[in-house]
Formats: sequence, structure tokens, C-alpha cells
Amino acid sequence: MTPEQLSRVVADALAALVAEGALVLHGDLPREVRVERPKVKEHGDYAMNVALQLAKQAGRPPREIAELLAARLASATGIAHVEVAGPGFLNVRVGAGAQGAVAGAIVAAGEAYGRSDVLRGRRVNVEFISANPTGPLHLGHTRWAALGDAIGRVLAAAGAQVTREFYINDRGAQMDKFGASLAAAAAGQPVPDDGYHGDYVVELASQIAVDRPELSELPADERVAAFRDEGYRRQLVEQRAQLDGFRTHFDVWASESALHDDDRVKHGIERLREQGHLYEADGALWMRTTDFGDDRDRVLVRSNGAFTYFASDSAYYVDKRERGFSPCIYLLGADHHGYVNRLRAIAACAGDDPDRDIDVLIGQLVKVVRGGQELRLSRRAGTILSLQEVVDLTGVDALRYTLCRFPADSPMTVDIDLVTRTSNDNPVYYVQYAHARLSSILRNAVGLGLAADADTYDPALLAHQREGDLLRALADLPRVVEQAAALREPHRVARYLEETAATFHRFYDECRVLPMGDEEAGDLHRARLVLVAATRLVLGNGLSLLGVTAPERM
RNA sequence: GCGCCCGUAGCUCAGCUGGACAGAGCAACGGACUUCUAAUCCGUCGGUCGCAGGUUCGAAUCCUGCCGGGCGCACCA
Repeated sequence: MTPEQLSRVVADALAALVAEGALVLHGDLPREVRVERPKVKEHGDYAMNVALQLAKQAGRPPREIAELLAARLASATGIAHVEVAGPGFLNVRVGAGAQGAVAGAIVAAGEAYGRSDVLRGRRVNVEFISANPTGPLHLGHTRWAALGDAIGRVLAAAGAQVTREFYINDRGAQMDKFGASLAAAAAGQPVPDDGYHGDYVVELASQIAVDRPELSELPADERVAAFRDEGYRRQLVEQRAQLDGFRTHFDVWASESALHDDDRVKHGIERLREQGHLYEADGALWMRTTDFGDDRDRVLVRSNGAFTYFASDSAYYVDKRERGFSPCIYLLGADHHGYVNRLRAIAACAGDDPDRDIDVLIGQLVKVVRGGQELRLSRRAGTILSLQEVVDLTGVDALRYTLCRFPADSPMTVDIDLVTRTSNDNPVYYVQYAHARLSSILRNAVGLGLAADADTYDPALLAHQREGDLLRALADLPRVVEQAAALREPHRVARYLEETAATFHRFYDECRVLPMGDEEAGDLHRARLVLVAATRLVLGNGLSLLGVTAPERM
């Protein structure tokens, strides 16, 4: 019996009580009965607080309601024991057979276990990183790469159709500064003070100068533009290669300048104009974002006729919506949190519901510590720790896992020395090791002529305390995934995996799976083998939601 | 000045969106391998959940005000 099944049983019992008139509720039945796993095992396998929540609506003491429900549940199949505890909690123990059946169900579901269709039909756009193509990606971007990709995976697992998108800020003054920096460096001149100063600028400039000598012959202004475009092209290739290596793949690379070139900016502004929130003042075109919580109105077209960056943002949002996405998710660094109200106001001004159609996630920036010292990351100052450098040090798995382990809004410190360490200071190895151990058992089983057979094992034999603990942990994956998707919090998956791995290790410690020596294989061996296969699937499926590999051996 | 995020064990951090005595890892100390991977397991030590009020059967969680830290407030990109 899974928590979802239990929840349904209790909801049905509740509905029956109401239908019979045994319970009168003011208002509707609760949409869902929440099932929790109590921390204290004396409180049973599962606990529910429906009775406490309904007390007010029913106008009766919670314990009375709980008693009514308990009487009904006592005879339900799969439930071994029900009791009312404390102020009105409903504590349930699940029968061994019903509990053990979970393992077989997981094996039968295979790689689909943990997936659901709660978001079926939703087309979700996840935009993240969106760096300027003026240099290598650094560790700051890496958090969004790991997180954004994992959010995409989790949403897809919940049934959504996901498009991952990278918005290229390839237009405007920063690009020109980049071009000027390259042109200067190529000519052996010092880069402008407000330009880009990293070593990579010099390298890139000299490569371009060698590969495309004709560019250096151009007149000054054309030369800057030529170096800018060539540098841009190469940086983009570089960024994509680095992200590929980090297992982060984008479905769409959206160019800001393309948005202008094919008039989607104009089109977007027209669409917004139809909604009636644009006005002209002081020769400029404004959007009345203050109608929707922004602290000031924003300019779309300056009095000199130039489009603002905000115009691109607005048009880009309209473009996404016209491609059918809802919600459009944005991952932004904390240094951009001022954009939240602005972006939500764009959605509102476009006639959308910001709570439904847009979701702006703010992530705290990562602090980087190496050798006990904090590194200050600045591209323009040239003190970059690039994504590639860090990946080379730590490996993709360790880095991805570490970055996905924490909620985005919690400030995190990446200690390079720690992530680099391939010891059990590193939770990723703890989880991977469990998976390798499980794989090993299954390999050895094959050697003994045994295989996990979900159809013929006896689920009631999985009655050991450690087996029950493990089964209940495994049964949690679907709701962990659902919640991770709903809240856009993949770290829940990581934490869940750590707990489940620990639960497995404890099981392993006490419960022998395979027959020893000349021992004949019995029904308990077969049942445990199914449990092992189920556990391996859960860890493997969970790791893949984070984009981390599940090794067969370590 | 206005706004957003954070403050939980010595350290790094969870805390299931209000539940039953506040958790994990690391660090410290002590145990467990002749048979499925010891990258593991078990035990001990460790907390006024920043402070003060409020909401209620019940608050680390929600509200208000302080304190401390990070970040942001352009016809910039």
C-alpha cells in the first residue's frame, strides 16, 4: 500500500461518513487527505491529521472524528491496525502483504516508477543561465545549469512537456565593449578600462587575428564589429561545448538580436499595446507596469527611438507565450531579483495571469572557497573560475549533485577542496555507492541462477522492520517528484535519495539477501531480491532526475 | 530611504509548504568485517531554531517590530 492509496482509502471513508450523515461538514470535503510518515515509529507507519483539520468544519472535537474514521478503516484491506492518538491523529500500520507489494509494483513499473502525469498537457518553458556570450561560463552559471536542467527533468517526470531555453544577450553596449576589447588586444594595445580584461580575451583575440588576418586590416569601426561578431560566435560555441560536457542541453538558443531582426520586438509591443497598458510620455513609449506591482513604469522605446532592453524582455515573453508555454519559468541570480516584479508585470500587461503563466525563481549566488579563501568572481576583472575548470577538478557527477542538493534560495558555499574530494564527505558517493552495492547483489544473484521476479514472490515475507522501513521509503518517490516539480525544488530529490540510501544500507546490514554457501534459495531470498531490484530502480531513477549517473560498480 | 533573500548543533545544511519529544552529514570519542562492495553500519557528545511580541488546540514554519549578513533599486546592459 502506497501513501497515495492510503490517502484514497481514507478520503473514501470520509466521503462515506458524510454521505451517511454520520458526519456533517460545513464546506467541501478536503481535496486530498495528507499522509505523513511519523518520525517516531510508535506512531505507526503512516499518520494523518485530517481529523484535526476538519474539527472546525464539523463542529466536533477532532478525536471524535478520528474515532469515526478509525472504525471504518479497521476493516479496510491492507490496513493492519488503526488507532487514534494525541489530539486526534490517525495512526495506521500497513499489513506486511500490502506493504511488500510495493516492491513488485516498482519493479513492474521499471524506469517509469516515480513519474506521474499531474502536469500532463502543460507546456513549460525553463529559461536559465542566459549569459552574455562575451566569455566562458563560470561557476556562478554552473549552479543554474545544474539546477535548471534538474528542474526541467523533474517537471518532465511529472508529465510536463519541457523546453529548455538559453537567452543570448547578444545585443547592446556590452557586446560592443567586448568587440573593442578584442580588437585592441589583437592589435597589441591595452584593452579599454571599461572593457573585458581576462586572459581569455587576449588568447581569443590572438586566435582570431591568426585565423582571420583580414579582420585586422579593416577600418577601426568595422574592425570592432568584426571582432565582436567573430568573438561572439566562438564564445557561443565554447559555451555550448562546456554545457554539453556538463550534460546540460538546451532545446532553444534564443538570440536577442534575432528578436529585433525579424521584428518580433515590434510585434510583441503591438500585442502589448492591444492590452492597453502602453502610453507615450516625454517622447518615449512606456509600459504602465505600476498597474501590477512594479515600483515604477518602464520605458520600451526611448525618446531617441532606440528599444530598451526591457522591450526585448517584454517581446521575448510574448514570443514564449505565443509558442504555447505556461508557465514560463525564469531562473535568475539574486543580483537580478529586482526583475521579478517587472517580469510579472509584463505578464500582467500582456493580459496573462502572473501566478499561472510566469514563475520567476531567484537563486542566491554561490560563494566559492578554495584553500580556505574566498574567490571573488568577476569576468571583467578576469578572476574567473570557469565551469570547465571546476568540472575538470570535480567531475560532472559530484558537481551537479552538490549544486542540486540545496534549495536555490539558500546561499551556498562551494568548497572546491571538498567537492573535489572523492570521499564520503560527498553525499553523491554515498548514494552512488548504494546503487553499486545493489547492482552487485543483483549480479551475484544471476551467478546463482536467481532473478528478481515481481510476479511470483511472496510480499508478505518482507515483514522485517528494516524491510518495512525500506519499502515505505521507496513508496515515497512519486510524491517527492511531484512536490519537487510543483515547487521547482529538485533538492528534495537529492535529500530523499540520501535518506533512502541510508535506509537501504541499514537493511543491508541486518538482512541477508542471497543464500549463503550451499544454502538452498528460499522464498525469503526471492522476496528480498525483488526488494533489492526495486531499491536499485528508485536510486537510479532518482539520480537520473538530477542528471547524475548511477554506477554499477565503484 | 524603499524592496527581495538568509539567520536552526563547533562546521556545512535539511526540516515534507502549521503537527506529536527539533534532524542529517562532517568534526570528536567508542564499537562492528572468515560468506551479498567497510565508499558501510551501531553507540556517545552536541541546539534559548537571531531577539521580542502576536495569530491558535499547536509555530523553526504564518503576521508585526527590532538586530545581524547578502543583494537590488536607470530613457544601463
